[in-house]
Amino acid sequence: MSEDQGKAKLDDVARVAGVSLATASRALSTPHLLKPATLIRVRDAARLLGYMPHGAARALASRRTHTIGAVIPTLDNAIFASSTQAMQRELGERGYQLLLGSHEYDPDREVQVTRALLERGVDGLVLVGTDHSPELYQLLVGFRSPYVLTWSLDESGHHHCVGFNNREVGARVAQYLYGLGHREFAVISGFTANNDRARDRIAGVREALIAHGIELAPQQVVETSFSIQSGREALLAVLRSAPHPSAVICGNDILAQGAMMEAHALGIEIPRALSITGVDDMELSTHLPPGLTTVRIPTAEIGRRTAQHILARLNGEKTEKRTELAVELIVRGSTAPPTGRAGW
Amino acid sequence: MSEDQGKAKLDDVARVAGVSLATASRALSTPHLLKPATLIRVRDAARLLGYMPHGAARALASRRTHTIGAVIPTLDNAIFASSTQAMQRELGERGYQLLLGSHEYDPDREVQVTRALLERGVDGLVLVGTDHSPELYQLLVGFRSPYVLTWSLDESGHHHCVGFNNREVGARVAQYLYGLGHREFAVISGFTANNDRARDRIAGVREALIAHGIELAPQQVVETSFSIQSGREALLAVLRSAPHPSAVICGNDILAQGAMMEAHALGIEIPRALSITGVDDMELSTHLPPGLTTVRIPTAEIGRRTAQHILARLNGEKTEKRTELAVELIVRGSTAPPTGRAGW
DNA sequence: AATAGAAATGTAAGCGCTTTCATTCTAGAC
DNA sequence: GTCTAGAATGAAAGCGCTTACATTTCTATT
Repeated sequence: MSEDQGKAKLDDVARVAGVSLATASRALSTPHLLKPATLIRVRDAARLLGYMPHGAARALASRRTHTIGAVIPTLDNAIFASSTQAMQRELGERGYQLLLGSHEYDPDREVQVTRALLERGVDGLVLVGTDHSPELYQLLVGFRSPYVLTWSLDESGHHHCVGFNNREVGARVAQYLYGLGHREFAVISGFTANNDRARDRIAGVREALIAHGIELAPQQVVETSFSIQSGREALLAVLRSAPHPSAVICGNDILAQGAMMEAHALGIEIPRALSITGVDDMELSTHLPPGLTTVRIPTAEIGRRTAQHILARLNGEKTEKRTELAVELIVRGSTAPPTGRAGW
Repeated sequence: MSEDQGKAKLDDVARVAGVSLATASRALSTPHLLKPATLIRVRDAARLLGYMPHGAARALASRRTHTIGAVIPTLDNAIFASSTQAMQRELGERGYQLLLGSHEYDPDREVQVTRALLERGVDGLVLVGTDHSPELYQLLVGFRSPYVLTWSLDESGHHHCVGFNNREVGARVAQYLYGLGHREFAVISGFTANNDRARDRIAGVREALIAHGIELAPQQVVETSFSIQSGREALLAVLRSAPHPSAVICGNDILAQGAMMEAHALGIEIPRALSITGVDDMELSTHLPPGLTTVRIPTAEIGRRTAQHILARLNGEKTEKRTELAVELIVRGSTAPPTGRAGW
């Protein structure tokens, strides 16, 4: 019997069960329409034959693939891995599968990958951020199924989104450091091209500081790639610039961790001689002495809520167009008042 | 025209181009069979109509989905994220998409997820490790397309695999530490249930040590979950046991990093008072002072080679059934001869 | 100019399922 | 028993494409 696995079709099941093809089909999709006895006969036949539904055929006939597409920058970034994992889990529990695409921050590849997913047929689509090429948005116009932008909030009001306020994230950190007494800042950020999250965080920092009359000069902001090594090098760069910063605001934890490591290597005492902050709150950030002050981003929750949002819309339920998730400043040992001012 | 995006079917394209449905179809799949002029007409018509192929229909008719399924434990583990990312990239470049499933080390969910992927219709399947439930293997019997086991080597010779020798990994580390003069060991491992990689690494350590007459007692091996926090706690546990180990062998870098952090917190000087090793060679391991001695696993290469392997088989090319990747011992600052013996 | 063979295109039969609509049962009301 | 609404089932028409196989159109020979 297992010889025929993957070969038996619904037709065969129907024959063995002594019912029509239609009834056999209903046993799969709308079992409540069957007389219990019939249902059992069909199920037994299916088991006997090792029947396995043919997804493409179902999709073609029903116009539903039970597949959700997600286009992310890269899984190599732990935060996207985390939210994707959470999303995949949530979807799996509801009978949906995740079709994945990544573009490594290349807008053209993003369009290409998205198109590929749409052609494969997805019932819903998940994108990261609001920064996309016009062609991408054009593609969305033709896509008559639910899609969501994640990790950011869409201010245009045109798109559904599940994210948080990246400006606020930057502002929060800057505000906090200013409150501690810092007046000289440097920012280490991921590349801002095609990355509204990174850009918004910097903008948030700028806004918060400008409110206190502090302006960030171009050389006080360095952009680099997403790695510990880059964070280390960026710290070096930032320390070379004048005036010397008393606080370094990093766009994410990885960069901040790199900066902390470099400071350690240089013998710069943290937080006494230099304050450092991150964004994300990765597990390591708690453990890396003296603990990284950071903003906690609910990465898993983004994935979970996104999945729920899409599924709700697929079920015709009403949903909020905009889901804003809360972020939280986590103060640890890497920040303190600047020594020059503290003066003890 | 963009009004109709997603609505136009190949039939419409054919009509507009003034060719038959078959010719239009060939323009998509076998363009070299068309007269150049015809090809252009069809392509223009397709562009004009905003034509987008219907994946399910293609799949149903051609028995090819251009989709590869991958079932992994979890993306939350950076090494799987890394190999998955590499695989997805390689597949994408060759016109294939990744359908993802994860099971979080639950064998039943693994079967379930795998079945879901098979039903969705995948042209190939990627699994992690050799430890799977009988039902899973049963499913593979019925699956008449290429599949690969990854991260491990299949010793039964029944399955194609792309991986490395986990026993050797364990042995290598143990051997090295023994050579440094260590005689008292402890092992911190991930849970070994349903995880042949973890089990093999420990087995490798055991074998290497037993060759020198050293036996690992049960209390010298602690299993825990995969996190920095767990690594820290495990170190504590291991230090409580007698005899006191002079070297702690960790099953992976995350655990080792946790152990290093805890040692640091306890004021245990590494490597003078305690040697620690990991496996994976994550980026952090270079940077975490004094640098983690570890075994480098080519995570991205596993993904890349796996993709190539599957695609090669789909194209009917001959492939090695078994691809063994090389691992490399990376010696950094976290290991040194035990103080007691070094005696300087 | 005639013609074989290759090249290009067309015809039509599915791929395996869902779903509408029609038909047959099944019960309860009388 | 008869009638009827509602439940259960069946018949059949696709879903949008691919791909044998048939047919037409070229191209190069003779």
